[in-house]
Amino acid sequence: MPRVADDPKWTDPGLLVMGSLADGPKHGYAMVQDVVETTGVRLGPGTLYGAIARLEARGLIEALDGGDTRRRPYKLTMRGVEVLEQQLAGMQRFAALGRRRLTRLSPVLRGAS
Amino acid sequence: MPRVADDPKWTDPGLLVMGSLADGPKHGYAMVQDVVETTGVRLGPGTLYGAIARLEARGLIEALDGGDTRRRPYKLTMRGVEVLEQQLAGMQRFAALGRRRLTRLSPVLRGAS
DNA sequence: CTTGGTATATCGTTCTACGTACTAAGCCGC
DNA sequence: GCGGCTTAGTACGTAGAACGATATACCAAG
Repeated sequence: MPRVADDPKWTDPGLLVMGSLADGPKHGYAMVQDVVETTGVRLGPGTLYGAIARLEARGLIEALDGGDTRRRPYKLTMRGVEVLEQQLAGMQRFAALGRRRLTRLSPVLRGAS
Repeated sequence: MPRVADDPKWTDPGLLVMGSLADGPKHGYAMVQDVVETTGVRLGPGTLYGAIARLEARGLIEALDGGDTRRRPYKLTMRGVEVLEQQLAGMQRFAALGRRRLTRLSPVLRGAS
């Protein structure tokens, strides 16, 4: 487990999980599948359930008792929806601004080493 | 410094720094100002210079010798520009999808606790 | 010559991300 | 029922990152 320094990433596991739950309640495994389909990011079990536990502790998601013993479905709480909305809005503004800046920067790319 | 568990954030310091440099070369302090103006996020010195060191080590940004002893300006490298572009694109897709999902979810918000 | 803004840097604590390894239930064919 | 597959979640260890506190130095105003 080299835990090698990676390129900076926007893919906070908590946000990925919440983004997946924004589509409707899901259990852990289904989230992994959804996230990989929509973003290409594959969450390992440690990452996934760690994020789930933290989100639940923070009251952003909550467990649903599906009657099923194996599957533990979760859904967003009201607070979770609010927080997710805010984060996504901030993300979108930043990404849009950054991309505008990059296009303006490209001509000047005489000499980005 | 309680390092309290926070709501999940999209604000990776590395991306914020790179986003700031997408506007043109800047030294550390100027980045903090730019980031706070554009995103409202205030990077502390530890966070900032830690991120800068990592980005430089990864070859995503590089130092410019401005002749000035006090100010140490940085700019994006070619790789940095590429990486930033990719990240911003992914961010934007995810944010847009998430927000679409949330609007579809809202009617169903009978019963988000 | 002291106050305060600018500018950079380091340290230490605590959390978190994430991989590996493991357990166990449900489902299939035989 | 027994192997083997997929599905689902747990347990755990570690590298490293975020961040506040702290230190230092330069410069300008008063």
